[in-house]
Amino acid sequence: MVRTRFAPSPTGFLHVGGLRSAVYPYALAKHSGGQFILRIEDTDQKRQVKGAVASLQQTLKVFGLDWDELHIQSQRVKQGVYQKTADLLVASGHAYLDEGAVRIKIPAGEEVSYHDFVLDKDISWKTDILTDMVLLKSDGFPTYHLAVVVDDHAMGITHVLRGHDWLPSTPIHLLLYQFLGYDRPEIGHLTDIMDPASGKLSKRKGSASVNELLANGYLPEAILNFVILLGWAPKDNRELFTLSEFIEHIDPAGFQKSNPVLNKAKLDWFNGHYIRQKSDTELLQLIKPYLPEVTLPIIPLIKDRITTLADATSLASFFFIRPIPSYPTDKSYLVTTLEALSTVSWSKAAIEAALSNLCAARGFPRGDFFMSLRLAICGSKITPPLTESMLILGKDETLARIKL
RNA sequence: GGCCCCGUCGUCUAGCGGCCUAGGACGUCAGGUUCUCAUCCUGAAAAUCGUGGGUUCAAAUCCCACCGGGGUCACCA
Repeated sequence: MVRTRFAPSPTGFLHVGGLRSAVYPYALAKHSGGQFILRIEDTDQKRQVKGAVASLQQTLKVFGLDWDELHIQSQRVKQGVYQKTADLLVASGHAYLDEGAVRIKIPAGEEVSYHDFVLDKDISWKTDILTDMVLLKSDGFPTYHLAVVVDDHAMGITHVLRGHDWLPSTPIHLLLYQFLGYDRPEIGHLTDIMDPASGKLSKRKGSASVNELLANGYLPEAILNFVILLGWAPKDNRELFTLSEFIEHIDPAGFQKSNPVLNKAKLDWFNGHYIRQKSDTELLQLIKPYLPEVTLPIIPLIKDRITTLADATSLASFFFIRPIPSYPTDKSYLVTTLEALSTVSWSKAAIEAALSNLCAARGFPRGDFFMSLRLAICGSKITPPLTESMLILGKDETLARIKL
């Protein structure tokens, strides 16, 4: 039975890298019908951020990453699990009390190694390069090193999937498994996501905040698909994955070994794609937070034209702004248009026929003609299709806008 | 600096010794559809596979060195 975990420290909000650190183990566990555990690593009392745990849980749920078990390390501290293990280590001579803290006693002249299932490689260290790290702090809380080993063992974790930044401290954990006589889980380290601008890790970058992306009108399925492909790839180069499709297709052989750069343009493409997958009624509800007045007939007009939900605001606001900002337009077209339209019954076919006939009769260049009409009615050079927009606005409002 | 990881089009990647004159996707450019913009369709440019040595009849694929990038060296995770 595969059991994996996502073990964030509640020091901030979920970022793109964190989301990926959650989806991969989630999919790995669910691929074989196993369990996914959420473990809150809140052992540093100084770095607690209020509301971070609730935010994290809420965000995971948005993406459908439901956990089978929830464990909070600070609560386990009260149960004395870490203290007990530290005592055991001291008693067996593998750790010692140092000014109120407990440090691991690193053996000299040994070598530790493991096989990384992401890198697909044996990695080893000489113990001489290691130092006697603190395992239990003087405040009674464990450091990460003690806590992971104790908890992964206690919770029956079979596959540890974590960030690359943990690789250098793996030998400490290896030693602990050995001292405690625990079975070792499979261990794999994920690549770090790089920022295209700074070249540095995307961690703690505002632009990589998942909540911010969500607020800016990115769909969960788009963000998820984007993140899935940022460090993992299938053999057949398939691009589109829903969470359940990813669960079905995930294969550790597809994990990447080199650090990917976060490519926002690809995220935009995914988002546009998933927006177009939505039904008009679904999209209506999704757009409402950004444009409360929006109505169902408007949706098909903007669906192909937005890359984020927020784009609906700039594209469709003209429907509701009265009067619209005046734009310099060619009045000569508008006067005759007003006449031609005033007698027309308000249907798509009739409007189009009237406008076409007008252009033909007067010899108006169609491009110029429609653009000046567009400017008068929508107040922008970039708009949804004109005729459909006129239908939605209604005859009175349309003629009023042309008259101005 | 020590230790560790990594290195294929601008970006994400396929590739596991011959099928590679290196494939796909995003982006870019060109054309088509069209009242704008987009969507959609078609096509193009784009990696001497970081560099230099080997091994082999044959290397992007194996080995070595170098260079480059990243991570980590806390009573933070």
